[in-house]
This record gives sequence, C-alpha cells and structure tokens, in this order.
Amino acid sequence: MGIVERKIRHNKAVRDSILQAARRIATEDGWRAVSIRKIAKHIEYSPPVIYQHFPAGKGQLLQTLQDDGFELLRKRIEKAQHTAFERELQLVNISLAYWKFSLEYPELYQVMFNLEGVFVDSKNTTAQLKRAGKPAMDILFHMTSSPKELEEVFFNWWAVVHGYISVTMAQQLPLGSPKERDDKEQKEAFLRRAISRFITSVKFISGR
Amino acid sequence: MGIVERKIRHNKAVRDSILQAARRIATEDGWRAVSIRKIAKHIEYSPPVIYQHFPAGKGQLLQTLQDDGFELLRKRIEKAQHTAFERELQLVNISLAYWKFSLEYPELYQVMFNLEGVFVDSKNTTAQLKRAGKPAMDILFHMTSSPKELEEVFFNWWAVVHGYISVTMAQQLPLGSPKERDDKEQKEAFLRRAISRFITSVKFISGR
DNA sequence: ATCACAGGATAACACTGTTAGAAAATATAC
DNA sequence: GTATATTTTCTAACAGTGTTATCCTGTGAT
Repeated sequence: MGIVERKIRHNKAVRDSILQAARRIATEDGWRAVSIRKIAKHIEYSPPVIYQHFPAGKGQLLQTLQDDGFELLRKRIEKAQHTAFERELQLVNISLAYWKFSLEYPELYQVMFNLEGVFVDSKNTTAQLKRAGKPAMDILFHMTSSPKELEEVFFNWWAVVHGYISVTMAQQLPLGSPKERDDKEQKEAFLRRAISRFITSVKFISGR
Repeated sequence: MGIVERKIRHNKAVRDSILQAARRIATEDGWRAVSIRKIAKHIEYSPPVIYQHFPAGKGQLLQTLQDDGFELLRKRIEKAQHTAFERELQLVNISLAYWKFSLEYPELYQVMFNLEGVFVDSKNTTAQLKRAGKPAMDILFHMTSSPKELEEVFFNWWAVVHGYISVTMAQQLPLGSPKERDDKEQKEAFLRRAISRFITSVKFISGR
C-alpha cells in the first residue's frame, strides 16, 4: 500500500511550501515581515503545523534556508569554475557567479549573512563558506606559496566579493527601477575589474 | 529664571540615556533584544516617555544611532588622515581606523549597515558613507585619472574594508575569548596587507 | 460499529510596538 | 497659601509576534 509513501510525499510538499512561503514574503516585504502566522496563512494551515516540520521553530526554519542557500551557492560556484580554462579567468567567473547568486536570490543571501534585518543564530557561516568557496581556494592555492598566505588571500577574496554585494544591498535602491538596474550592471563591471586588480596584486606580491 | 533651561537639560539627559540604554542592551544581548519596553525599564520610565523624545518610534531611535555612528566614524577617519605624511600610508591608517571603529563600537556599526538582525529603513547610507569616507576619496583622487575611475576605486576601497568587517562579524566568535582576540589581530594584519595590495593594484592599473 | 490514533485547530501565554486616556506632579494666578 | 491651569508621566488597551497545551475531528484498523 502506498499510503505511507503518499503521506511522506505530502509531508515533503508541505515542508517545501513553508520554506517557499517564507522566501516569498521575504522577497515581497522583507524579512521583518516574515512571521510564523503569515507563513501559516500562505500555506492555508494553522501555525502549529509549522512546528511539526521545524520543531525548534522559526530559527530552525531560517537555518534551513541558510543551509539551502549555501548549498545552492556552492553549486553555482562549481559550475562557474568550468566555464574557463585559465585559472585567473576561472576566478573572475566564480566571483561573478557569486555576485549573480546574490542578485538572483537576495533573500537567501540575506539569510545567509544576517543582512537587512534577518538573524540566524548559527556558528558555522565560515565553515559553510569555505565549503562553497573551495573552487576559489583551489585556484588561489596556485597563486600562493604557503598555507598561511593562502588563508589570508582567500579571506581577502571573500571580503572583496562579499563587500561589493553587501554594500550594494545596503544602498537599498527601489527594486526594479531603471536606475537600480543600471547601477547593478555598473557594479558588476566594477567587481570584474576589482577581481582583476586583486589577482594582479596577489601575483605581484607573491613574486611572479 | 532657569526653569526652562533645567527642563531642556533634563530632556537632553533623558534622551541621551535612552540612546545609551539601547546601545547597552544591544552590546550585551544583541539588537534583537532591544525593545522599547526594555529601554524604558533601564531608564526607569514608562514606555510612552520614549515617544516624547522619538515621536516616530523605534525606527527614529535607530536612525539617530545610525547618524551618530556615521558622525563618529567620520571624525575617526579625519583624525587618522593626519597620522601620516605619505598619502599611501594615510589610506592604510584610515582603513585601520575604520576597522578599529567597528571593533570599538560593533553595535553602532551593525545599526549603520543593518547587520546581525537590526533594520533601519534609511535611504542615505551611501551619502553618509561618502561624507565619512571623504578623506579616503581625496587620497584616491591623486591615484586615479578620471571621476569615473575615482568613483569605481573608492567603491572598491569601501567594499574591501566593509567586507573584512562584515565577514569578521558574520563569524560570531564568542566575544572576549582569547581565540577571538587573536583572530581579530590576525585579521587586522590581513586588512593592512589587503589595503597595501589594493593600493599597489590601483597604481599598477592607473599606469604607475 | 467501535476504538485508537494521528493531523490539525483553538486558545492561551508572554512578549513586541504603539497610542488614547487617566492620573499625578508641577507651574501659574490670585 | 489656595485654586486653577498646564505639563509630565503612567496605566491600560490594541494588534501583532513566537510558542505550546489542549481539544477536536476524521481516518484506519478491528
């Protein structure tokens, strides 16, 4: 009998709809507007149902989205790695993939880094990002001459890319406006050159 | 009669105590724990009193702290500018002053850039930062050859410094632990060299 | 048809920001 | 000094939040 299977399927569907509803509300009205009750209304269930899927409550729900976000980012970066042969160009493409991820899923990026009013009490963002950014680290490995230097340069790379995204988000231009789109395109060009500059400086310092 | 003066003085004192209480709670338990009622308890007044000093409510209170934060940062940067003769060293010192500001007043930095769960609905963070970062811009002016390039490079500088701070905060190491202090010192050295690399690359691109 | 049980809903608790209206404290006028 | 006016402050309420104990209801098995 496929009764239990049906139930499992249904359970998964409800769980997904909860996560999706949270993201939708966040996208439309910001993370401050995301509440258990509103999610419940969206999925047409009563609030306690959410606690069946996320027993630890809202924090666990956000944590899940954070993890999902890092996983998605990891895939994007991995894919971007194979879009070029030269290592330097690979790093540029990885950086741009990172940037584009933040534009495509701003609500996920916010929950991943506690931006714009969200707060997830997790202690493993660094570990998560090291996982997601491994391809970048592999490339930088070839441009550095010691584990210490690699760590430092990887951190530098991360700070540059995250800084660009973070600062762009902080500007809070009205979403969808033409000015906003121009701005984002300009910033992408900025980032592209910033990464180029970064690579140049790493090679320069490392003596080659 | 000094009655009105006394009242003005008293008013100012209460206003200041409100802001101070908010910062204290944020420092101790994070911005999520900052509530109007808790502030009221701290200053030993009832909640409505806060609305006499900040009629628009909590948002206005946070906005005020944000503005105060940018003003304080501006002063720190200005002071740092005069600690060196060479322009390049000036930029390093400015960057480190920026960094140190974020360590000394993390709660202000968080409210300035909507980090770690705070949210202020303000549209002028960019303008605020251009004001505060003017000394840096003046230095970069001499390293660039067009207003466009200046804007780009200034944005790059900001992204690097803010990225370092932002990423460090995202790690959420237990405050005050020895490991945390070591980490911060290491990161400061990282930032120092990152800025050096940045300067090198700007000069390199701009054709010496 | 009865019983057991799981899924889901209601209602409550302690919080939050905010505001209207009552009370208390102060200043002014006589 | 007493009475009035004004300003300051508090109480209480409203709607919303996260979370949980309790109740109901409908399905599955006997």
